[in-house]
Amino acid sequence: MPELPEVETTLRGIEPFILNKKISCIEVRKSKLRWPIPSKILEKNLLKESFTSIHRRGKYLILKSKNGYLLIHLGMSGYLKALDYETHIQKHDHFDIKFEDNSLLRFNDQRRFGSILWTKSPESHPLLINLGPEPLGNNFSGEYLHQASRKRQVNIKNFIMNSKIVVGVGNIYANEALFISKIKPMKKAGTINLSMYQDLANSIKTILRQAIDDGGTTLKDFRGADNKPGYFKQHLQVYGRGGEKCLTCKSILKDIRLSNRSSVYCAKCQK
DNA sequence: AAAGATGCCTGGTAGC
DNA sequence: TGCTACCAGGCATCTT
Repeated sequence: MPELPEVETTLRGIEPFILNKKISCIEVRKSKLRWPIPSKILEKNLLKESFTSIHRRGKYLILKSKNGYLLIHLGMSGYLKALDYETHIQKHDHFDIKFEDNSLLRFNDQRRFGSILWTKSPESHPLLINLGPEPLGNNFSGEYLHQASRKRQVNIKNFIMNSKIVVGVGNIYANEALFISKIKPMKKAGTINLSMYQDLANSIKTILRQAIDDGGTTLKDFRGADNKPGYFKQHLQVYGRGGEKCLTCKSILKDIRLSNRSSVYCAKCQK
């Protein structure tokens, strides 16, 4: 499941290959993603135009063109490939944008939870307008989390996974960040003090930056046949390790479910 | 009204 | 071999 670091890696990977190239063809092989791909609108607005810049907001990629913006969300299993030439279609290759030089941007999504949308103004788009701050931005801090969590009954793990609070913290990094900052995932958000929130905010920033840095290694070969940026499972200390030993204290890691999401933690290290 | 809980979408995989 | 259960992110919808 692409998390924020994978989306950022994807952005950096495709950026050199898609900007300022005239779009010659849009091909939709499977329209039915989370929402239908608006094929007609894309053709009307993008053909003969080009992307002039690309940004990320949370896990959304925003590709700017003269007439508006293409919004791409990778969902759980989506990825983008920048291809030199038209290559044969692989399973779940649902969508192509072809450029005049015969290069391609291709979207593959096995589970089809991703989305390809069009908007004239991303800042007022319903999917983006209520998003919280970027975790790597200056508006995200321990002070912010502390202030936003007062009187909240929800557990801290769901709190930081709530995109209205902060974007881009998925299940993997929520588990990891709580372990690093020694906070139990089920602790109520409203009961956590400022100092703990400062630790937590720092942990989130550190782990996301680290994953983005690691993703950089996949970038040099981004253009090619199989360019799924790898998922950065290299430093995971708790996610997927339920029943195994805590790397700090050797006690057995617990694996519980919070709001139907697996949550792994160390009962001894996390308070 | 705002916060929290639940359901849904899909397809690969594990278990039997 | 075929089936059922499970899992994942995040939005929609329901309940409190």
